[in-house]
Amino acid sequence: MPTNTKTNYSIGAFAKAVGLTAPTLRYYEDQGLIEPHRHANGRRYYQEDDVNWVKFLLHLKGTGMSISDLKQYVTWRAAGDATIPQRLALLQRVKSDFLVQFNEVQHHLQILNDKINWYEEKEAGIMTAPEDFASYLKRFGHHE
Amino acid sequence: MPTNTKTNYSIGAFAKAVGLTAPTLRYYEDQGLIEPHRHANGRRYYQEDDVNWVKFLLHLKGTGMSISDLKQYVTWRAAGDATIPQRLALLQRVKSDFLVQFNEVQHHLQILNDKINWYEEKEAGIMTAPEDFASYLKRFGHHE
DNA sequence: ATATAACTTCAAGTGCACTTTAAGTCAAGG
DNA sequence: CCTTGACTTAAAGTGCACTTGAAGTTATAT
Repeated sequence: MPTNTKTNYSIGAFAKAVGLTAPTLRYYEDQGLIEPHRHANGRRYYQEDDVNWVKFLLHLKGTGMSISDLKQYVTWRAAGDATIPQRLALLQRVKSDFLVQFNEVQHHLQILNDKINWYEEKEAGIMTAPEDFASYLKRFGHHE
Repeated sequence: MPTNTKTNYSIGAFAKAVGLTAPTLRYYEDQGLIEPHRHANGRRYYQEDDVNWVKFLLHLKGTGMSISDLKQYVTWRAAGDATIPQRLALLQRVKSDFLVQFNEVQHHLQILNDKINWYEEKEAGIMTAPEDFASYLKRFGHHE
């Protein structure tokens, strides 16, 4: 006999479990992203499934999806398997946008790294005839 | 004799050159990030150096630096070489924060990719006995 | 000469994603 | 029993990074 312990999280306990605050959870609920159960007295409760769902939402959010993107996704999800093509297309668009940003951000990091190295060499007195950052970049073929 | 063409950009031309709008440039100036020259009549003008400077600022911004971080950097820069240690420390902190975010975001992408693949397999009817996403993730050792 | 496009300042408005406040209800521990 | 903490709603406030508007001046093209 498996222990049938259905965990019923209060909003506060759930907030800790997913790393959000209770107000944020209420806000997400207002936005239609979560639909917790309610006790007879009106208090929300959440279950294990909801933990997974919110964590998944946070992954999507972390790839750049806005609340309204997420809401659209949730709406389609609630409509059933017929909307899988739409959901797939949405996620593919998100991925494509993400990859553009990802490349840009890697370039930004390269420049930041170059600048840090430039300062470190300057500090260490490695630069004999102090070279300006622009020509330092060019030496590595790093542009702009 | 080299053609001594000092380019004097108006704010509009400069905006195009750096990919910002004129109001944004005025905003950055208010924040102390740029200090354009002025014609006798009060109109701003920018030069080639300013293009490089703004592009560099945008790289730093793109690594997650806020306007106020940038302002601090600019203030130290204006104070001369004595502040190189502070600037270096700031950029190292920025890099460190960036790398944390970068790892997180890569994990988010992995989950997004997995979800897309899961939908694609479901769509294509590759999933014989439809597998839920949670166990699909586990098959790849991708957690949460 | 005159229209219109680009510039000037300063203040107010926008969008996003929360966060905080106010006023009240409810549950659990001593 | 009663205090304390957690919960409820609805509305207002916050922070960031711009963006827009208003009112006026100046430069350029016809």
